[in-house]
Amino acid sequence: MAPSYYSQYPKFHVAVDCIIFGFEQGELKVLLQKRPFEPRRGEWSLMGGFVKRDEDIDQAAQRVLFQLTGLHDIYMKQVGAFGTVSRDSGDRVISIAYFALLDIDRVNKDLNHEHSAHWESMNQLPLLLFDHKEMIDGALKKLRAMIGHCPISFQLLPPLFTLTQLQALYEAILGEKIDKRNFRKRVSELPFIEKTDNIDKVTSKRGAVLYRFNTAMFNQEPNFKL
Amino acid sequence: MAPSYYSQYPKFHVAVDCIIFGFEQGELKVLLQKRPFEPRRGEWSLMGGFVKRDEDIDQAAQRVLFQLTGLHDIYMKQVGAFGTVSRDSGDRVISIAYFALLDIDRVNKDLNHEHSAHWESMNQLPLLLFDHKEMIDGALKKLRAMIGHCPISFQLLPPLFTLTQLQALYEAILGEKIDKRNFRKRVSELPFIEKTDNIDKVTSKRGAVLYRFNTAMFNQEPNFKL
DNA sequence: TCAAAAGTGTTAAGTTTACACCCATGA
DNA sequence: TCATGGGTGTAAACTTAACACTTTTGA
Repeated sequence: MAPSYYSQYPKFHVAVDCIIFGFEQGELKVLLQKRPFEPRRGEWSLMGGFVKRDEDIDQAAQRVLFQLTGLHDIYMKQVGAFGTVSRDSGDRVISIAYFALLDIDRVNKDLNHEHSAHWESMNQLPLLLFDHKEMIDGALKKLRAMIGHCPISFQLLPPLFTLTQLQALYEAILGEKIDKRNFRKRVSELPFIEKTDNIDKVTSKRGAVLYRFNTAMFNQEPNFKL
Repeated sequence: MAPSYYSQYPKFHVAVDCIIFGFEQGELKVLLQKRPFEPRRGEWSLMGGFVKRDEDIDQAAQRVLFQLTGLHDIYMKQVGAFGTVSRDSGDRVISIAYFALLDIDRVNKDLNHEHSAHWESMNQLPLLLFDHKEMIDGALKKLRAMIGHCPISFQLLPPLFTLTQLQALYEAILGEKIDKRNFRKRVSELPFIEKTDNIDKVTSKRGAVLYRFNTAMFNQEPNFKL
């Protein structure tokens, strides 16, 4: 045991819980798992993990995300700390929630399977363990507040996407319909959303132009409003 | 020692740090203290404290605020958890930052003195311990994002205030000048900012009408934009 | 009498919203 | 040939921003 100036004060388990958002079939989804350990094994929960002794809390969130998806270096945003005394029935645990946005096609499905993780629609979430529903609500609120000014929502889409997809994504996140022409007008003024020569023929007969997010362009003018 | 499902996992000291904002002489201020214990005793820091075993983290923040100001039931908002491995040189501590807004006249000055606490202008902060500057930056960012939609800023003013004071407060928080006529026009449309019969003769020769925040009115129509 | 803060409306510019039809194609 | 999603422009309503002078009174 190393000496400490603070040894008279109590210590607590500290965990991170990850709200992993995806977008599929016009719906915003979250990756949930059947809790693999006691207490309350088998209940729906967020993927979480205890912080390690020599690990930043942000690193812990990245590690947990990696364990479940196989993805590294994903942008994660802290939602906040949840620390009521009895929030976890196993013991006192202070948990810090983070959210991430992923293209569902990029996640490693074997890892998902290993962890009994499933994508569930935000519109019909199952009952969740502890305060995990609150964490998701907090994450969604933060996400909604951010998408108008940060380009994070593109993380949810494949590298090439149609404007209809992009609009459906914004509608799913904001939970409201957007006027198609107004949406396209605003998008067309953003230099970092680039038309490509590719045409998507999967979702429509006529074919839709595919667009791409241009990071370099975004870095030149990182202020926008959508 | 109670049994625990999680006893194999490490535990950490968990603290709260409070960013206490006040408003005086047209400036936004923060209550800072000279750290009263080792390590780094005497350096400028936020007022903080370790979370207790049977205490919610929100309660811990309220307790620390009370110790320093003598005030109960103050609205506090969580800024977030700070948890890099070496943020505190005394030992590993995960700290959760909260901010509060207070009318400087209401705080107990003896308690401030006991804790070597002083109001420092946000425009010329001293060098702060650890990551406390980051915490303040995070709090200010959150505060700025909130004041357009939440009536929290009134906590910084005395019960009766002039429109010039209110405008100066908004300017201090947002860090930019606001047009006087536009500001007053918007305020006059808010039903919960009420004119009183009182006149303030302290800050101007002519005298300025004193206004008051009407909580009941606000609860009826809690949506606004300023 | 003058310095200092209080109070007061209008107009132009910009932004946001509402709205409906034709196009291309595969089934 | 028709059902499906793709694509396009304008006008009205609303919101925001810019702007300058008169009032009151204590020193």
